[in-house]
Amino acid sequence: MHRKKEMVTDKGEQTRSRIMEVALHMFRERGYEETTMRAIAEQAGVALGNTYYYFRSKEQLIQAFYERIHQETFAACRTVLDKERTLQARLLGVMSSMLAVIEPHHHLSGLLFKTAADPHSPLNPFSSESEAVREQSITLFREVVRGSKDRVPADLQTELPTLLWLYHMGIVLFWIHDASLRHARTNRLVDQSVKLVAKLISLAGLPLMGPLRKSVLRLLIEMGGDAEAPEEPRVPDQKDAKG
Amino acid sequence: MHRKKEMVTDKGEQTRSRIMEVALHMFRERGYEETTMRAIAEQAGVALGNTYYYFRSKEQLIQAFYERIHQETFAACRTVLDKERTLQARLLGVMSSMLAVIEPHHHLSGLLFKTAADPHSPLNPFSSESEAVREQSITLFREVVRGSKDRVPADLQTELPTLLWLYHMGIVLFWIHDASLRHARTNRLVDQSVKLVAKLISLAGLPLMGPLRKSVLRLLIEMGGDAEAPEEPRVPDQKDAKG
DNA sequence: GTCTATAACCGGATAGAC
DNA sequence: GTCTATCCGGTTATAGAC
Repeated sequence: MHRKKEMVTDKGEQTRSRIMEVALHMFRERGYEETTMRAIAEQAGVALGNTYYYFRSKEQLIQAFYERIHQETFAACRTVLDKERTLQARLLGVMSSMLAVIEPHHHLSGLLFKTAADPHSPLNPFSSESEAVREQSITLFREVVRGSKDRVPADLQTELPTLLWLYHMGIVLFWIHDASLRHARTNRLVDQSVKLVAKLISLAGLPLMGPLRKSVLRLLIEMGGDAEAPEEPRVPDQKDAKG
Repeated sequence: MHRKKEMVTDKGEQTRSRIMEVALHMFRERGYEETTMRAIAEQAGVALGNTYYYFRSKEQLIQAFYERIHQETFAACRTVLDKERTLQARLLGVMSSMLAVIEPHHHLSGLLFKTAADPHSPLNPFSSESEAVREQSITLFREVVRGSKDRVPADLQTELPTLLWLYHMGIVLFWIHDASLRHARTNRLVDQSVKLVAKLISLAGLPLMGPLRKSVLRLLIEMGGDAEAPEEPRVPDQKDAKG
């Protein structure tokens, strides 16, 4: 097996990771806008054009950061999920772990979020490009539910992970805008809202709640089902004709 | 009273609005990124630098667009609120009106949202800069509640407008990512979720729901209270020393 | 084919003359 | 209040070295 496609590696891979490290470091130190591609290149000891050989754009360097964060979060959650057995504790653990991981990156996360908010960005959490990552995250919440000894109505059980994922997105949104010292507000919010969520879930099992629960779930399923199937016919692209 | 501060006007004001009209028009026709400041200037018959005399940045031209949309929405809602008397109908009317107003501006709205997501943007709906607009919006929802003949628990009544405002933000978020034909999905979502919200509100009055409702409200109040008070001491700015 | 370097280009933003 | 001339930084084109 003489690798062909993968001949990239070695020196190339080293250069690549060097650029990324430098970029991440400089982003943290001086902020994103203040860090120029030229500075990154210089600091990494390569020519400007070269950084573009490895990273299609400055934005993509953030994406690399995002993936790193994502992995770290998973690792941190692992510990919690191996230990806790109640839904509330598991959820709290996952949320706290995540917040702990992103804590040192508040500024950069704001940026990330901004890019992610663009419907056309590959980082957008609802886009098809990020489906893999999204699935992974939802699976994490699936495990939160599955591994707990709490009782959850069967129909809710299927959709609950998605709901928790949405909940977690809301918390991140709050965190990004949280200017309080060490994001104390967010931590309080998590502590209290997790309790609330747990309470809500247990209430959902009451017989009285059946119809309401069913409406919510029906709506969720209908909307979530193929949210990304572009029913809108693609308009022929003007630009293609020009090139 | 010989106006001094306001001597801006006349020719200036004309130029200003000409630039804005041209910009909005071009944004709609060719998209934001594809419209250059140079093109706007040319089309408006002024020099590039001059557009910057009136608008501090390209982004600020979007802000102008935002304000226009905002006003249109209010006007559209007025009609509905004068007519409908049930909470559900009023809420549905407001949501539908808003969607109708923004419907032709899907592309631009995505952009707007992206900028708005930036915690540092003045457009950010949670920022102090946009407090006025936010208050205005919440007041709209306050009127939705107040003008209805439905019964709402007193404690909930105070916070409900804020909750509805958050709900409406969620809908907008969904709409921005909705690629379905004429955003049919979003319309369905609104139809159904409005019913759900109405049901939820009436359920909130049940005696059983008292404690739960109280927890939710307590949390909401605590978090909403002074969300923007920056408890974090401002770090001395390195850049200042350099200049 | 993998990688590096140099010189542009392009468009947002600013300075400063008039 | 309007212009011209520049800056600045992300991005691309291109030429060639390994």
